[in-house]
Amino acid sequence: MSKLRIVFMGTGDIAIPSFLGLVSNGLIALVTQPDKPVGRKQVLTPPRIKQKAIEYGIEVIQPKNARDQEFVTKLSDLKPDIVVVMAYGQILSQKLLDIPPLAFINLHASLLPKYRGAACIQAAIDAGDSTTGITVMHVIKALDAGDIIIKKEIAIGGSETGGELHDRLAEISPELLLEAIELVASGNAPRIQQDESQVSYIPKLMRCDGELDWSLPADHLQRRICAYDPWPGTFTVFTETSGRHKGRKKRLKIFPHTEVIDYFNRTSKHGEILSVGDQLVIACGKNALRVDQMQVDGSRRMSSKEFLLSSPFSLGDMLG
RNA sequence: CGCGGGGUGGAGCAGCCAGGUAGCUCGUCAGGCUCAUAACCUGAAGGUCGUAGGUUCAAAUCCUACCCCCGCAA
Repeated sequence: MSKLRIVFMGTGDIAIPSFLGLVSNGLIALVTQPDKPVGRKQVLTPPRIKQKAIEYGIEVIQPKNARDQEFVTKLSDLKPDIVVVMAYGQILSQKLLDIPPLAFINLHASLLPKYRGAACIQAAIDAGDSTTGITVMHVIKALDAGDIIIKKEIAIGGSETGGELHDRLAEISPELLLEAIELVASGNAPRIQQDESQVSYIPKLMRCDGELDWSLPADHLQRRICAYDPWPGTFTVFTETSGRHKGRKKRLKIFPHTEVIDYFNRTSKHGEILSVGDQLVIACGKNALRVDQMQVDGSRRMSSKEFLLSSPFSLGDMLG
């Protein structure tokens, strides 16, 4: 490949393999979000991708706001031929998009135009899709709406979690990115307009989106539990019936490894506990769900066997 | 000083508020029953009750400080 000057903008871990793939292919700088306080202790922590950049001696730029004139000037001083964005986390301005003469491209973890937006990986699993993939496209001001250069499709595993799919998508990205850059550099890059009639938009997930709605069918809840692992995670609430804090609401996190159980009983309500013996089974909108891994507020993650040894639940208690 | 929960045999917990015998379920070990068993019966081992002080005739329990774990928030 010729001597292209490439600037990479990314923050999320999904961008790391792609970033590393460019290290020996013209990469001149990394733009990433400022260090943020993390965890209970609020320790100021840099994005992991920044640590990688430092390892490889790549210049790191961390503008508080990428639309500031200061950063616009900085980026144009770098004279990049191409700018690549992946999981950066800030909206870019037209001034920025106009800087690289060759292209300003973005990698997105879905098969566009399906699932524009932040939670695209979770959305694909949650919807029960059999495939998803990575799309490389041009960046325009409208979110994830630019013309497509190339896509790569992969199958979604039966019980694959959001985290696992995230990692696999991250791994296939570098190859696709290099291919796209080559196409752009040679002037042969396709420009496929997105079919607006197929567009769907997935808003950013919040922690509270992980609260399980037991009126959904069990198979959907099972997919959601997988999709939202490890972020934002799924949970349900219950009322403490014994012990020191009787009557207090507590949160029960639910982890993947669940089983849909055929069940129908017109008298049981959504969220009702159907079994607390060997396993925890909860009535859903359709069928029931057996949960094998859980964690209650203040305690560690447990198997259902451990959890049920001294379960706060009785048959017929309600969750949610 | 962001909010909250927790630390009790190997595991998960109750006991704390109204201080006075270390309790429950599971596991482990031994024996029994059984064609057999992860099942059942009987028995046993195993605990500085997070640490250090304080109050008290007496502290797992009340008070103070500290250590560690976790959920939320960011």
